[in-house]
Amino acid sequence: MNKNVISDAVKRRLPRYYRFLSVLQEEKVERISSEELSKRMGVTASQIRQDLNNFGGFGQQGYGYNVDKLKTELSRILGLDTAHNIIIIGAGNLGQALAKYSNFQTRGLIVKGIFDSNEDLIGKKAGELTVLPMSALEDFIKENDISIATLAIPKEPAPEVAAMLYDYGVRAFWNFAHVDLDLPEDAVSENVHLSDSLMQLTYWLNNG
Amino acid sequence: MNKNVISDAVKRRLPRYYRFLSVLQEEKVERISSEELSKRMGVTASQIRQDLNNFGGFGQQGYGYNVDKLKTELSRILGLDTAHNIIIIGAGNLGQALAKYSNFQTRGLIVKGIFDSNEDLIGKKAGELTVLPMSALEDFIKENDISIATLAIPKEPAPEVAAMLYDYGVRAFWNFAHVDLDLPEDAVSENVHLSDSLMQLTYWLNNG
DNA sequence: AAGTCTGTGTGAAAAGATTGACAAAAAAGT
DNA sequence: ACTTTTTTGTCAATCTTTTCACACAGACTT
Repeated sequence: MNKNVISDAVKRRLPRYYRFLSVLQEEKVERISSEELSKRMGVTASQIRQDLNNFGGFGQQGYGYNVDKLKTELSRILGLDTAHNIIIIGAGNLGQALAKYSNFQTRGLIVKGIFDSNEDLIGKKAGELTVLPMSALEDFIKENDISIATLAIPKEPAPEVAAMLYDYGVRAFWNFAHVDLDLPEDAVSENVHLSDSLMQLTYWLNNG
Repeated sequence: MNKNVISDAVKRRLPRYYRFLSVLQEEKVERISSEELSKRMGVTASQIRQDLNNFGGFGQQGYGYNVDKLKTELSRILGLDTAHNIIIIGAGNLGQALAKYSNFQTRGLIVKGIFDSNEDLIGKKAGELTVLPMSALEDFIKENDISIATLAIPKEPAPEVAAMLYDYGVRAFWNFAHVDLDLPEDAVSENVHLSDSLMQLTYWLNNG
């Protein structure tokens, strides 16, 4: 699809563009120049143009970018135009909070199931879902075309659980466990290390 | 404290070093060379040496780094040797999950209070804490020496709430609201934009 | 106690990312 | 219709980050 490789720095900025475009859309803004967008976003106009151009020329000289069109393009690039089925592993505090967090649905992301190894939690409700046992995983993944697994479990079992999920066909992992997963080449994990993030603040408080 | 400015790239790697050192400590490893650590962490030995050297020479030629000593140094650099009091704004799914998440305590971070504007939630228990009304914020912050505010609220009220907290003296914000906060120079926010993070996976599923 | 070898600290080179500048295209104005 | 203004796409320059290479400090061996 893309001739040249897209750098990680660019990829990580895409959701932010998408977010600002959503706001513009809500404000009924029809078109925007990279210059004006740069003021809103606090980045250089040059960076915006360069970033977007990685994926094709979505703008027009003397006009700028059409908000609707650009948002649609970003949707497509970010894979938000296709539905993706998700499962959550771990029905603890975080797993349950994620299961109840409905914002995902709006972006074509559907939480299909939540699983836990703790007998006491199995059968309990988590939002609209019922917590299922880990033994049900394999069949569930195959029957529901699951593409993303959310790991909301402690660090100790995480590598093993991820390996198991990989065997069952899952290739994308949203990892909240405080450990780095070592996955095969054809899989990917996106880490959300909450305490790492919080440490940026304690660092700043100390050295800021 | 530091003569030269530390780049953001380095700062963001520090918690990861800290994490690997904790694991080494659990494994009773006494010393480690940058070379060996680099193999474990999947980064270059050179980068490790350069990163650590930003803060002073913690290693010794022919010996490597003493695990305990280096971890202590990183603790200090990351501000984990000082206690920090935290409040959580928003007692919804995420706010409650964070309140119950006890891992913070182990790093000198103490969740002192949780607040919500929703009358129905006020007075309810969230872990060991009782949800307090927003009207109690000002006094609470002053009485409890709060240095970090966690924003687990929707994007709409977030900027206003942050501004209010700033007025009450809070300077560090852990922001889960899906919006970028525009804070004064002497404040800082660390964003945890969950949907942005998840989009890295949908991007990969589409273009990977 | 001398010699060997490991592994840091560091300056320099390479790679990567961001910014600046401008030609060319389109829109707006006259 | 022609000119001026706007604003992109893109190349070059700059800035940042990462990697390389090596002198030599100091631990370990015999």
